[in-house]
Amino acid sequence: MENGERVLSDRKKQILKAIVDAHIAGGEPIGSKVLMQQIACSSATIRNEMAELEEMGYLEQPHTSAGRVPSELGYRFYVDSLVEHYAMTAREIAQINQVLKTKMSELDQILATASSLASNLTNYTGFALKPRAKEITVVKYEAIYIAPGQFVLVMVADDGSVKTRNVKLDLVFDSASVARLASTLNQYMTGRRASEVTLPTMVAMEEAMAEDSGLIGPVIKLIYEAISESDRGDLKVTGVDRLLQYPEYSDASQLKGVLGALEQKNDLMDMISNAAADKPHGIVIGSEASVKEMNNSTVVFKTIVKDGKSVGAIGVIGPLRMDYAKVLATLDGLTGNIADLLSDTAALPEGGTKAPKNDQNEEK
Amino acid sequence: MENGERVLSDRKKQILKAIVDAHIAGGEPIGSKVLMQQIACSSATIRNEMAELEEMGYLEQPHTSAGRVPSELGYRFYVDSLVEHYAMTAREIAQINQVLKTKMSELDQILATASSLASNLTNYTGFALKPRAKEITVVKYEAIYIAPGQFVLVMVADDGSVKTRNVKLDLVFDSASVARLASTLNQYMTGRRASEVTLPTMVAMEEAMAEDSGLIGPVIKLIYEAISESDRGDLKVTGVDRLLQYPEYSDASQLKGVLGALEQKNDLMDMISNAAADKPHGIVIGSEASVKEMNNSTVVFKTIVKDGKSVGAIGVIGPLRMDYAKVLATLDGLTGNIADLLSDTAALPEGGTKAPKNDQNEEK
DNA sequence: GGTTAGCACTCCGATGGATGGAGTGCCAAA
DNA sequence: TTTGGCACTCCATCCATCGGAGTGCTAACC
Repeated sequence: MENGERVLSDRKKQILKAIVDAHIAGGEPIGSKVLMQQIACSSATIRNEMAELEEMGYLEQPHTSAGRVPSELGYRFYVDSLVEHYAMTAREIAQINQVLKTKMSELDQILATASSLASNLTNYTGFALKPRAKEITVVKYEAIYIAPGQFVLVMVADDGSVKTRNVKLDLVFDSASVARLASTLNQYMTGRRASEVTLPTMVAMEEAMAEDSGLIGPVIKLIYEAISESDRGDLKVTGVDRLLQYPEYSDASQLKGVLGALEQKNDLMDMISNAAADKPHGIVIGSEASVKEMNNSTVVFKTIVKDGKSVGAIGVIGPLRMDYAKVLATLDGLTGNIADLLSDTAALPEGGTKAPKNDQNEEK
Repeated sequence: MENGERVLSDRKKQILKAIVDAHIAGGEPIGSKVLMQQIACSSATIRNEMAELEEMGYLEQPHTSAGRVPSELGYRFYVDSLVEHYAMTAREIAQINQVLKTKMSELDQILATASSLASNLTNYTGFALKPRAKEITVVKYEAIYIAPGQFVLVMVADDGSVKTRNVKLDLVFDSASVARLASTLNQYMTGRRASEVTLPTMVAMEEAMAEDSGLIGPVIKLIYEAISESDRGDLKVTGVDRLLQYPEYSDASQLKGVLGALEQKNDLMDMISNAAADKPHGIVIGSEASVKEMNNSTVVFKTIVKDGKSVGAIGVIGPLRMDYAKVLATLDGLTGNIADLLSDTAALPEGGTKAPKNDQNEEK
């Protein structure tokens, strides 16, 4: 072969693609004979080409006298250059629309549903991830009087999320005290980070509350907890049982590794946060993963972008021989739908009034 | 044998217990020889007893010339009559305290942690369940003005839980309109079930809102959604990978069944809701389960009671030969600790003020 | 009567060839 | 450069063997 080391001849590409496709479909090593149907030349020629592809690192042989299997490099080349666009069937599109469009208001819920859909449609294990949120800043406080000694504290954050705390105190106060508390908090605390609340501020607030100054201490503590508790992020996994249909995971230790990594959510979350940076899709093949338990699996995911910010990601986990075409198309379809859901364009079929657009209202 | 069919002689109990204990520990069928160390008689005698125990249904033989294995009935008798009290080690108790006592405010979070602890301490798969909540009744509404056309709607339910909705409308209204909305809602809507909100009520509210009557329609719809969305209940599962260490689950179809049942949360939730009724612990052994995928597993759980109401349950799932003694003790320890956490007795190490008791504040 | 020693029997699981087939590598011819 | 042919390799399957663990049963024993 007079090809440079990097460039593959068209026929080599064709053969590689055929091997990957066939192996994705069947899971068995691919011999030269079965390829004859798709490649217009004899098995001997194909064998020669396969030998070269192996030498270049795109193929592997489980043992002599077995067919060829794509290597990680082979899969990588496949997803980068060879994979075809998969058109979702009408049924699949309908399923996404039907399930996802049933008016879901909460991001958590949307993500859980999307994870489940991803798993159902692709037949791999699906996941949805909510990124760790940085410390929030409260822009508005409200206190709702419930009963003597009891009220609900509501905090509205700059990102639109709302946190509430049920407060019971052994102090005597009435609804007027609670209202005063709210206005005091709004006056002194809004827009501040926890570290910016100083002792003088505390004292000023206690003075403003006059005879109810006892409220301030406990409430500040509560606010501090609520703010710093923040959002740990979250990873929902759906359809782990689907892994079992692939012989790759019939080995218990293999499966245990992956399941363990899924439990140990942090590793996966880190991996995805890191990889998500630029590309439209994240595709992590085998040992490209930073987590060694994932070294025999592929993770494909796509971030959900709202207002230019990533608000989550959905993806699937499966064997190296994943149906990349279908998975990519499915994730595209899902994220597109979710983006629509999250954007403010949902129209309400109602008389004269315009549509209420309830944003994601995430709470902790 | 002149024993009645029902009553087991002391020696039979002793043998049955020894077999169950040994089988729980080792997983292999138990022969008559190994029992000689614990039972003061010859292997032949033990064989005779074992044959009778088998005839009575307490033991099974995988095949002739194998040792005996407890049947489901055997396990049932064991947990009902033979299991010994297991005393948790200081380390285990310390771990519960340390992990659980770190000031967790939210029920969801407590349950997730408890599930994880249950799994870690017992080495089986742990789960935590939050029961489905019936339709809630809103006792108080509040609307927080954010910006023109935007406000946060807060609903406080009779059970103390709080729901919030971020509302954006293409209507023009100011903070005064929002305040009026809140008071109108409080006047007409509090304490009503969704079905009790009639057309006359709607009309009255629109009249009360005067020029902002356009707000009512969308907001009512939102409230209706929030109420009926209610709480679907939730099941968190932790440590599925631990199942893989038991040879019972090395069979893929077996494992797949259980994993599938865990995904399909409803079945398990029903099973637990049904069983939870009276007993302090729920123990569902093998085919006692209503879900056939669980027919080769045991589910042990215990409900968490607060103020006389069940607010959740935690438990573990594992093979029939589960270490019942340890599991029961662990669940007791966990539920006890959680009950403490939930009760209002946490003292705050603070100057003059009394402790703020933040209840569970569950949101959806 | 219950208990025990002994013994023949059963059955599983591991071991260890044979066997056949799929697939390759290589060579020589086209 | 491609192709047909052929020897070779290696795995997967099957089958037979074999040892051991454990049993059931019987006869002796207390």
